[in-house]
Amino acid sequence: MSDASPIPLPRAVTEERVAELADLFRLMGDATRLRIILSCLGGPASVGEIAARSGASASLVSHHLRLLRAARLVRAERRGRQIFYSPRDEHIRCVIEDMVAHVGEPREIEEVD
Amino acid sequence: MSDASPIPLPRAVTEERVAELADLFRLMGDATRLRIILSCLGGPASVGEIAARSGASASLVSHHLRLLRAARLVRAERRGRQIFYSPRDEHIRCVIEDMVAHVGEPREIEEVD
DNA sequence: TCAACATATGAACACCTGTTCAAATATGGA
DNA sequence: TCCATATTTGAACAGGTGTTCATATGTTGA
Repeated sequence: MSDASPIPLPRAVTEERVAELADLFRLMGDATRLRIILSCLGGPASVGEIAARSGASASLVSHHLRLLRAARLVRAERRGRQIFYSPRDEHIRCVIEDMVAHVGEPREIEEVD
Repeated sequence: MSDASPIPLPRAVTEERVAELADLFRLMGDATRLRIILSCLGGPASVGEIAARSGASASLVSHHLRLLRAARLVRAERRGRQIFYSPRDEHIRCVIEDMVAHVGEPREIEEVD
């Protein structure tokens, strides 16, 4: 509306990366998918194991793993007739740890209104 | 591989916290909301400033800010007739930085299939 | 080859959510 | 008071999405 500032966003995050970042956050923003990620965060886990740990059906887990793999959040590795999934890199763990730290922050009193 | 790496995180994430974490990630998983967060990441910004920086209407920004405030991702502070929003704590910045680092990871070759 | 297991796929459904528009509320100054 | 600015709110629509079920694909061992 009023004054338009020339430099919109923090320089590290370009506008084209915003969509990419949002996609990744959105994928982690579903409880089932987050459980799936957590289920293989400690090391490679098969679809069956992930399904058992997360409490979701193998079919649903497979659907979600496809999205997670396409977004490069997890990697797949075949061993025999099972396929083991694991986090793509260590940053996913950091992201989760930071968010855990956030929810652990002491709750302040609302100031406005 | 099956290297026995210790399990650092999953134990800390209880089932009841999964839903809470997913809610936060889901809020950051929308491009408009992520731009809003980025717009006030550098310090308190009014709704009008955020709208100008993010390119969204004041109405839409207000709608999203309500969600972000309810989820304790941002805080609100009134100054005169404007209301300034800023990130609730520093962890949000860390989460974003980690995710930026993730997308910056070199892309490996797909192994399976 | 066959059977048994493991995972993937497609369609269909119900549900949710982001956006717009119009109107309302609130604050500060003349 | 009245007016202009700033932010909020509600309703309504369009589009997206998670889930289930049934089926298909692929792998191992006999």
